[in-house]
Amino acid sequence: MAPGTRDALIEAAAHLLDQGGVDAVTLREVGRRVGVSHNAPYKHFASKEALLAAVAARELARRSAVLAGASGPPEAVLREATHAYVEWASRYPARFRLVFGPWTIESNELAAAAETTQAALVGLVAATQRAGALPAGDPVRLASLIRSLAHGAADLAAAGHLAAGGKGNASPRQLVDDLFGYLRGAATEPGRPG
Amino acid sequence: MAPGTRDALIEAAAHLLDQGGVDAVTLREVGRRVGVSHNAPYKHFASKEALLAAVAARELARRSAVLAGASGPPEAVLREATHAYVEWASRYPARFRLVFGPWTIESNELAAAAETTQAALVGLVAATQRAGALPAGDPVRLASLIRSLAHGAADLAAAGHLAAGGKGNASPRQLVDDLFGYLRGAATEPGRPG
DNA sequence: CGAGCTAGGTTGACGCTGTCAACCTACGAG
DNA sequence: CTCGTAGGTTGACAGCGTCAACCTAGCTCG
Repeated sequence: MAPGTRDALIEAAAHLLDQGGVDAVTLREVGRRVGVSHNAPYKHFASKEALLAAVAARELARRSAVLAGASGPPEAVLREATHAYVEWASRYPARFRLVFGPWTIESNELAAAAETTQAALVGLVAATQRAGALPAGDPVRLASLIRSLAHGAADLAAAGHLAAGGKGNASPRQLVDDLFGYLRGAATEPGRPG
Repeated sequence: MAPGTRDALIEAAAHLLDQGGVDAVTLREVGRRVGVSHNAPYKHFASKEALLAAVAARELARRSAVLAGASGPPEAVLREATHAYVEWASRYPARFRLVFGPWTIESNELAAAAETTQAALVGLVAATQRAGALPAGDPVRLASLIRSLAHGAADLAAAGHLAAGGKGNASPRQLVDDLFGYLRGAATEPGRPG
């Protein structure tokens, strides 16, 4: 397919986002980068927020595709996916923050991508439970637990609140592995929480 | 102490933040609310971001004070503090997001408040470990694990990515309790991760 | 073939914003 | 008495998101 102005706008916005954070994304600058006038973006997006939502949806869809393309034993795939999640957040913190940002419009595209990702994760958790590598219980709840930990560790690291240096080393990757360790331990135990 | 313009500015900024998110916080509007000119804030803060940093620091300091004022068995205090964390995020999502926002300036005030909170949490975790209610290991790392889960669950919930309704119920509070359940199970076990 | 609709682009304008510069005034210290 | 300073003012500037009006190529349809 031809490049298309719309895709070029999204691409330019993503680039600006990576370079200078969400505040650096300006409709006028995006237009300049693409080589169109300061109002051309309005022919493709209803507002600045709609352009940002398109960027977020593209990002989420890509990550969802990566997750869907993985194969192998579910426990390994799950762990890999979680590691990939925190690495993605570390490499592109602005995109990560954008995806979970405070949206005031509702983007069907974005919501659909989010649901797809969530469903894939829940399926993976359920398969891992069947393989005996995770404790029993509601897979949605367990998936939420894992995702919350990965998300929180990634976000705190991005905010500089995770003191990753020195003796008390606690990188997001290590925290993810710690959680999986505790969960694997609980999987071979009779007792389980609430 | 007299109200003071500076405190009034911080208060007005916090109010705007709660009402309309960080984008609603405008130096000019803050000035209007306080009844001063649009440039008066610059006599107290070097920039808009500095005012926001002051709001964030005040918020963090308050939360840290609450944590420091608690008393009782360490396990209960720790659990209460974690619950309070997610409830705070739920009640004041904009303040929560602000505190962990993408700062481009460094605020000593903010950094100090963050360190105080972190230190208090680590101490609480260590005491709970000594009480046998948490598995052994580096308390900094374990504190980071707990905090990451609480933070991630709160942030995902604020972003609407936690599908809290229906059967697959997974509120931040429940996820926190789930994690403590798994950790308590691991505390009475020989095997530990990492 | 010609008429007209539409997608996609343009320029120009509006009000609002953060920030800078200059000026003013009360007041405590020397 | 003088004067520096803290805290306030007005005015200006460029950049922003957005709206309105206009233009043009290309397609559809009578």
